[in-house]
Amino acid sequence: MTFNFFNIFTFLHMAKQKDNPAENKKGESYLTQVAFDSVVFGFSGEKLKILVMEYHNTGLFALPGGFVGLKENLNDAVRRGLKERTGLSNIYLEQCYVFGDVKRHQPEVLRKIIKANGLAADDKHWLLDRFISVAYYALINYSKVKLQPDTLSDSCEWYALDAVPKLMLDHNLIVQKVLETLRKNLDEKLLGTNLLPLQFTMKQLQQVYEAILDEKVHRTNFQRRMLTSGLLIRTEKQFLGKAHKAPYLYQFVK
Amino acid sequence: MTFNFFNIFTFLHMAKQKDNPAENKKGESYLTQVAFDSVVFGFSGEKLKILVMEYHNTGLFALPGGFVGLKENLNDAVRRGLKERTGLSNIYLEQCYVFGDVKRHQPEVLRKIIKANGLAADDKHWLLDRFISVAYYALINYSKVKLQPDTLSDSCEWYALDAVPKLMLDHNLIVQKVLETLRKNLDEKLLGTNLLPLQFTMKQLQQVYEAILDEKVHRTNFQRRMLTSGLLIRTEKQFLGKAHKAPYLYQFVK
DNA sequence: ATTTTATTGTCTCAATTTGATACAATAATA
DNA sequence: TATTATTGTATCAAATTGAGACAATAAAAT
Repeated sequence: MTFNFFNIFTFLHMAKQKDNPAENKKGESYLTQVAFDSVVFGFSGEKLKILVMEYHNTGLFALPGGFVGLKENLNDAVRRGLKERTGLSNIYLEQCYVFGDVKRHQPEVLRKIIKANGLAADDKHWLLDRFISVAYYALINYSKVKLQPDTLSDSCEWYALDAVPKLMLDHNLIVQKVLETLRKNLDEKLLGTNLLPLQFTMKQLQQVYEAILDEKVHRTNFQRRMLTSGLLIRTEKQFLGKAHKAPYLYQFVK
Repeated sequence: MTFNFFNIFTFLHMAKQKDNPAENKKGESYLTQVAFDSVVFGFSGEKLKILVMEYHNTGLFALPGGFVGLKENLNDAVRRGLKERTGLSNIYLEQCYVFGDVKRHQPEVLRKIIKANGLAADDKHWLLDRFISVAYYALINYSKVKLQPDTLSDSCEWYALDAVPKLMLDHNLIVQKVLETLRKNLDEKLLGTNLLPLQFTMKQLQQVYEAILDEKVHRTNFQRRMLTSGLLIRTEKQFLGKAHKAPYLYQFVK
């Protein structure tokens, strides 16, 4: 079983039942009471999708998340987790919000996971403690992602935004908050950069915007806005194959 | 000595040297490795000011911050801290960013504070552990603040933004990050609401904007923008006393 | 009592941006 | 060769923004 940071089960197996536990094979430890969850966006089939984990034998779905090494930067921990799930480095990553309410502490949910994995759900287990979770969002190139094959205890799959299942704890709330933040940042951060391949048509870019905003945008005015922004350059290559005028391919200026 | 959440010394006196310490007089405990720091803005004398703490006998300055009770929402903990420092409830408060780098862990700084307070700086002390800190900013009505009188160990004072001293750890960085966020949110959040008294002149509002943005804005265009926003109503009262046409007083719509 | 001073509120007008539509160009298909 | 679906560009009115002109006026200066 490879060590996978997003996998609570891995932690369960490794963790010693101590006050400050969670030692891995190298004897490293992790911050207690601090976790992170990430909403990983990809764009495919004209739809915006996110990565959702499923804990086998529990019916529980969750956002991919993890814990922070004692000698590890918070942001680095999130990148490490994303790397292990998607195989990608250099991911566009943004902090969004810290979820720190008491009511998000639901030890019975974690206990369910622990039991489903055949482990003793000791009441003192550190995973049953209250956690504060830092929510992140990532924008990645869907086509470059190589999802890790299922482990015994969990798997990770893409879900269209309008088909995300009920997630455990407050994870659906996290998705909502992340979406709001993403929409708010849509213009200032040159998004699309990270959700599309290097070269793309104007229509594809428009579809990304429409998927994120969840509303139609005016085609020619959108085109004008993108072209005058100076963020795009037009390549001479054209995308052929359809029964109409061939669109140019564009790419973002580095 | 009253119990003051912003005061690390209070913690020092109360804390027991255990793994999960920080019990207060009521026997409550606090989350370990999670802290918060707040940048509290007020507006006075045409300048934007923030609250800065000074630890006596150390030469150390810091942002007011604190810790989160085990049964307390993160946001509530910050409000509690602000209430104790300023006497105000119903404060405009926003999360900004989580500072989670390893290099912000500088136990020697905390050790200096502990020693200056005449306590044993036990290497195992929980305050010497690494903390992740959630940065908040608050906008308050300067004139309504009643700063708590100095305690033996610390005090809290207003500093103009261009005169903030060197702060301990990464607190100057936190101020920078908060300022960026504040500027970015200036338009969508109807700021000024919280930094000015109930009624104010257009000039005062303009000065708030100029102080936050750190640049001049065009007077008549600013006036037009504010008036057409629908966020302001003009009261009939006029502000007299200066040798020129008396300005109207305005207030925000509830 | 009158003039001066500093600032306020309103107006104007050009420049820019935005919204909506028209239309020519064209790769593949019929 | 004509048709179809879509792309890129142009156009024009409407709305917004930037810069300045100017009359109004409370208090101070004369």
